[in-house]
Amino acid sequence: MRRASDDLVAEIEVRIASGQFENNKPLPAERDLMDMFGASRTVVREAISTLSNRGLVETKPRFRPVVKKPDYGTVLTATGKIIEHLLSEPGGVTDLYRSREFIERSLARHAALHANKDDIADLKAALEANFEAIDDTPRFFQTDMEFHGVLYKIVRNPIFPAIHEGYLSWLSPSWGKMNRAPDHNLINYQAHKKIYEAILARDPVLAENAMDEHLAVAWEVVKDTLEKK
Amino acid sequence: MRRASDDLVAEIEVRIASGQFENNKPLPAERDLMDMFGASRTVVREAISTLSNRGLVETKPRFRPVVKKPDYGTVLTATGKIIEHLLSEPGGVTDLYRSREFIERSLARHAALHANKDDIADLKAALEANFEAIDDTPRFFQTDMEFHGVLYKIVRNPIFPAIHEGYLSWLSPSWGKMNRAPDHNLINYQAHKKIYEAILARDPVLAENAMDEHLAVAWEVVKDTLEKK
DNA sequence: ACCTGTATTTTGGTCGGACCAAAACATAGT
DNA sequence: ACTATGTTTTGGTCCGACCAAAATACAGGT
Repeated sequence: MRRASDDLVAEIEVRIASGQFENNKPLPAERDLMDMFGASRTVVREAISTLSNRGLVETKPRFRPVVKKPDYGTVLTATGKIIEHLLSEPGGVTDLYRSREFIERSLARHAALHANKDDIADLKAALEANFEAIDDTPRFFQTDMEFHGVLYKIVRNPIFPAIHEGYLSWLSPSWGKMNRAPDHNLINYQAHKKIYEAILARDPVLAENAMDEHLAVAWEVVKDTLEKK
Repeated sequence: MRRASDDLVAEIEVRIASGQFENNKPLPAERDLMDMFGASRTVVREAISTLSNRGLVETKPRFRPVVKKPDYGTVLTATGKIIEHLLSEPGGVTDLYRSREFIERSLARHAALHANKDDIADLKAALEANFEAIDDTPRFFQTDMEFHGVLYKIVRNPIFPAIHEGYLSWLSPSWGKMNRAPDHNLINYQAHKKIYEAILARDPVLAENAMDEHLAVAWEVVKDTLEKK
């Protein structure tokens, strides 16, 4: 059996996909949707709630729901709450971090094999920005993320930057509060440099190992902060 | 401002986490929840709807919602609908398939480097089951998936089998209807064998390349079916 | 005409009650 | 003990109402 609201959800979805309900514009008022589809307000509201949780509309309480055509980022925000639960379980953060190690190790290898001139230039720029920020921990953190972000970009697949965003939003919340002294920054910078140089030298194994070591060291620093809670 | 239902969601979440609402058992009836939290039925239903979309309870129309402590599989079902939208966009399926290639290439490499005796035995068993099923296309399909599944298992991280499930549920729907003749099966089996042997020989590069070629060939066969629509 | 503060209307959030049909439960009959 | 039947519980839907905040219209001053 199917719920009336499910039908409504489907109908609104096609209108969003077809552009009849324009992207980034507010959805019609609930009472208008009632007329439009001949449904009760209960059903309309339930449908909007579902669409909101699906990420197709963005609802702020008391404001008109805004249509949002989904992208890979939408997936993250939609899963955020579930992931939070998983991370609070024992070993959850560790599993997530290990998966990140796996991915980024492979990314480093991939970059060493396939990065083009522009990629290398981006990487170099990110590395230099990273160096400039060694004495400015917040900014170092920023450039640190961006350096890794370049690697996610090199595969030229929009899924990967989204994954990067995911790791950041799920793993980094606690990092902000940590003491990341300049000497820690220096260590991380040197690790980045090693990775960059391995990629520049087109040495996939070296790049992979450099990344692996970098993340292992970083894990030792953050694991207590992260796995506590 | 916050909605009343959001508070209720939070309260129910803690009761699920604390086990007061037991896993795999039905949630209290809506009218009981009303009493329990002093909320109106509207709010209760809205909260249940949200929990359902979060994956913390499973609702079948007309049945009591069942409490489901989230696991990595939950994330998939929760994102399923959004992913569907993304896949219907031009290039969506291609991006997803390419990401799978990236992951499985790395998995093959990882297996060659780190598989233990048991892993090899599992892989061998999966390969043999695959061989047995060459003349039975549906069963071949099954054993095909399982062979790849072993690779996802070898990293010993619960996130990866979940990713595998995701790829299957998002990419395989159309495959079922395709004509996968026994000679196609044979080709795939031989590719699997090559991968297995590379892993057995502890040759990461060979394993990676074998996987890469396997998936590239498979893509040529399925891309038209998948990207159409 | 343009900006600004105020009155009016619209709209989302919440409530309570009601009805139906299906599910869950209880009961009687074999 | 098991099945068939009757009763109660419960989820899905609809309606009407009220409130407060947002959106809009309006009036007044510059």
